[in-house]
Amino acid sequence: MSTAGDTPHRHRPPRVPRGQRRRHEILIVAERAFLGQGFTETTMQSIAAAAGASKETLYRHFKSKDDLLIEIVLARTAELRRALDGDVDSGAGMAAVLTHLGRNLLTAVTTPDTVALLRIVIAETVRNPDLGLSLYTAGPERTNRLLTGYLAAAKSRGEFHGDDAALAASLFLGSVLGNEPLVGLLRRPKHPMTAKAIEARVGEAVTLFMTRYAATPPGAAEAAPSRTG
Amino acid sequence: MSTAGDTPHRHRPPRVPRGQRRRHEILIVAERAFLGQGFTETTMQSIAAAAGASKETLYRHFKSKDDLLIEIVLARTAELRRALDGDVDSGAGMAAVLTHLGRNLLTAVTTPDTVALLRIVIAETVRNPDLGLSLYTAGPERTNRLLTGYLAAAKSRGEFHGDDAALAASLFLGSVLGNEPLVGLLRRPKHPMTAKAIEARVGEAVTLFMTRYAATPPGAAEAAPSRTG
DNA sequence: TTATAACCGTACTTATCGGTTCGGTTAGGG
DNA sequence: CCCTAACCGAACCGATAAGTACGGTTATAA
Repeated sequence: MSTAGDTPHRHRPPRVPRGQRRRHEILIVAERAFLGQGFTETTMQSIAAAAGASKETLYRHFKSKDDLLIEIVLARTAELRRALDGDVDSGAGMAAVLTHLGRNLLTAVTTPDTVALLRIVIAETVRNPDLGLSLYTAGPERTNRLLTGYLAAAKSRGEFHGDDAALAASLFLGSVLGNEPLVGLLRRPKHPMTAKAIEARVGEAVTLFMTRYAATPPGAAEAAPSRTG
Repeated sequence: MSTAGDTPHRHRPPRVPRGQRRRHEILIVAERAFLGQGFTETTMQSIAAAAGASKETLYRHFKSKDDLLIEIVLARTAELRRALDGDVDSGAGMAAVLTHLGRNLLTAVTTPDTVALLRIVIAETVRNPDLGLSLYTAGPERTNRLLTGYLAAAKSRGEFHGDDAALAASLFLGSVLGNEPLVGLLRRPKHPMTAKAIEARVGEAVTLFMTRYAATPPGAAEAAPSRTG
């Protein structure tokens, strides 16, 4: 009889490779499962099945289910960090930089995968505060810091007029995103924003920002700051 | 002799009332538990204990744990709806209305209870999409609609200059809130924003908005809309 | 006073799932 | 060719918690 190649018990899924590669494959499968159905809703058993593996193999590579999640989140945050860094140092004018940054940000925030990951992290932050913290510092906080730094530099170049670069940055980022993050978090799949809608929103947010904070065109009065409460 | 008030078996917690009142008490206790420790982390047993009740009583009043949560969320959203309605029709000037609305909103969003509820709903939205939807329509969407309506009216009064009231409203609300919602969701307790910080942020957001969208002071050029991409 | 319904405490049922163990199998390096 | 480590499948363990059942108790209304 055939020693290998046949179906020892039933039909066997195509043989999978060994070694360290297995680990990465599991990571991929698990991420897809978590993002697609949620963390709690995904069992280790189902991950094993989807990866054509056994639970023992899962636990050989990862200490626990939480550990598996942590690695996925960390990988994504690292990726996020990398993506954000490139956005600000393009040497273009302020409006262009803001537009570019805003577009990327809004696109990212309306991507289903991003939203799904965010939802999971928010939910698991109760049990594991580090998760939320790492995603926060790699995402929103980092973005704020980046833009704040850019604005401070722009100020010294005379491109930006404003007392508080950090506040201005936060205002801009908020105006770009609006409650789009919450939309994804609170409503099921839904069509993500169209590219056109994104463009419109970012454009208006940039205009809003520039109207107040860019160098005032010669001849116009300085932006009126006081509104008597 | 005292017919009641003694301790039949051991010491008994102060006798609790009967009837429909019990239901409301359970609701209160459960809400505190859910908000304080999270939904999954709270057992029906612990709610019963905290309410001085038995599980049977819980299940007499509520079909299931999910049912209990739903009622709590619905009660809160109703409350939210009520609170928001009063904010816009004060008849004051646009800057004042925006300031008032912004302050209330930012305060609400940085309140621990609000954040805790939001976190729960986001987490449970996977299993129960209606929860998220109801909170979304009662909260962010409603706020947007309200402000949009106000701006449209303001436009007809000549107080607001802008093509897209809905977009302007969303931009303002976004700039007021920034990523403050995410801060609460992703980082543990943390001190909520101080009243002073809230005031500063709202003030600047209002100024930003007014600079672009309010009637331009006589003599100044019309706000420059075009930035050649 | 008595019937009834809400109630308490406790124990039980049932189900899920993370994590472990084990016996047999397969791949790949020496 | 064979030894070893990674692997599979399946059974198992332990914990947790939702929901139910039950027997005894107390308030309240008739």
